[in-house]
Amino acid sequence: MAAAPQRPARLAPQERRRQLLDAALVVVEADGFGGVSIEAIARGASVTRPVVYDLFGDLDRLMLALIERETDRALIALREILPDDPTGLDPDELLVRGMREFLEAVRLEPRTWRLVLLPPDGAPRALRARSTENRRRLAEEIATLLAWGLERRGGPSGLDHEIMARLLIASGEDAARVALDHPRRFSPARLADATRALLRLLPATAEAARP
Amino acid sequence: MAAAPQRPARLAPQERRRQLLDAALVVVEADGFGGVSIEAIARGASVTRPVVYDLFGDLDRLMLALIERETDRALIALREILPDDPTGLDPDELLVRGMREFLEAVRLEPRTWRLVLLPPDGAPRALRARSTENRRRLAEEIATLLAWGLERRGGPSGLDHEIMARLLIASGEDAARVALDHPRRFSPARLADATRALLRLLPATAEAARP
DNA sequence: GAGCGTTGTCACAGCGACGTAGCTACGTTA
DNA sequence: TAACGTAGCTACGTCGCTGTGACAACGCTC
Repeated sequence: MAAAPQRPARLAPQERRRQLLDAALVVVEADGFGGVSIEAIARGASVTRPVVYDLFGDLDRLMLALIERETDRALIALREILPDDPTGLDPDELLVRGMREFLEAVRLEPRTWRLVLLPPDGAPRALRARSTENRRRLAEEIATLLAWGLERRGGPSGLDHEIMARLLIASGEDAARVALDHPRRFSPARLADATRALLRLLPATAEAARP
Repeated sequence: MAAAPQRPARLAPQERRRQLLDAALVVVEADGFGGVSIEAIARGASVTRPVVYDLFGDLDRLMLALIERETDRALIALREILPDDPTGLDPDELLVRGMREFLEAVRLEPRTWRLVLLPPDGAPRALRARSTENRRRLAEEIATLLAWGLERRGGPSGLDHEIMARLLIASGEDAARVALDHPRRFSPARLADATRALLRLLPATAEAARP
């Protein structure tokens, strides 16, 4: 007997949108931005292309919606980790805990973070702007926290704050990538421990630095 | 009067290959791996597609040749910077000088390094393997040097060497990217100075670390 | 259970890139 | 200057993806 035409369940537009964005995310993860097409997304959701056109208009708007959703998810997760007001906290412990919680968040939503961490290379040009802007804002926040932490640790350190903030972010992103690629070998705990060991090496106050 | 058909100069195959790889490199820089096509490369070299097919067979082999050429260039530049035998050198000075020379090399051949530093996202799958392998080998070398440097600086440090090597590489790559994107604001000298300032913070020997 | 809005499909026209077969024109050599 | 080897081109068929307009099925309401 011939298989039934297998019509997909009728979904409310909101539901279908969600499902299509999920499908797009899977495509991006599998084939990068270059592999994304209306065709591929529709296939992934077991639906025909006109459905996608009805709900998103075109690929650009769909991808924009996807980036929007995923970067929002990521930023929300980060907001929960970064303290609004660090006053009274220990800067070293804050960094160690932040690193661990960040990597745990990454492990919880690997697809979201893989997309966010993808270098904006192949990404549609419109997306690069958004991605770059998000990073810039995040960098500012980190820079502020870093300045507070260094101050808290003991006076002027002679460090280039702008560069140190970048270094911190680059290290965090690299940690996230390695944690995504080799979750067993690089657990959040191990990476947090490494962070702690590094901080232990630093003198408690900048006055202790070599002349 | 109608413009002449503008036939391109007849080039020896070796020359034409070189020119086509240059054109491909430009395309990658402009549009990422996703923008690369036989069509685009041929256009960039003011030549028709069959020429490309004759010389490279297909896009994969062309891209493989390109990556080969560029990673070779990059690795050669790195070889000249990393010391074969660091015995007798000052580890801190070695790192600072290495950073500066590395960034100067990057500035000298921006296209090569931009390609090498592009995350392997959009890249053809075959290329990822090569890129990953190169990084692994480089990471091993850096790890060796790092172990030597830490030893030289004073006994066991409690650091996770594998992770510290990654951190060093991630920082170097980020420095290169920022130097490529904002050459005026982030000169090799500034980034080298930042490295030196950071090293100054570290106690001369691990014994000086806080308990 | 007839009517109707909504969800989804089919089918078609068009585009851009791929590969290839057959031809043209240039340069070298005799 | 005639012949030949080679660099390069034109032209064609194919493939996969894009949008869109006409049509079918579902399920809710009365």
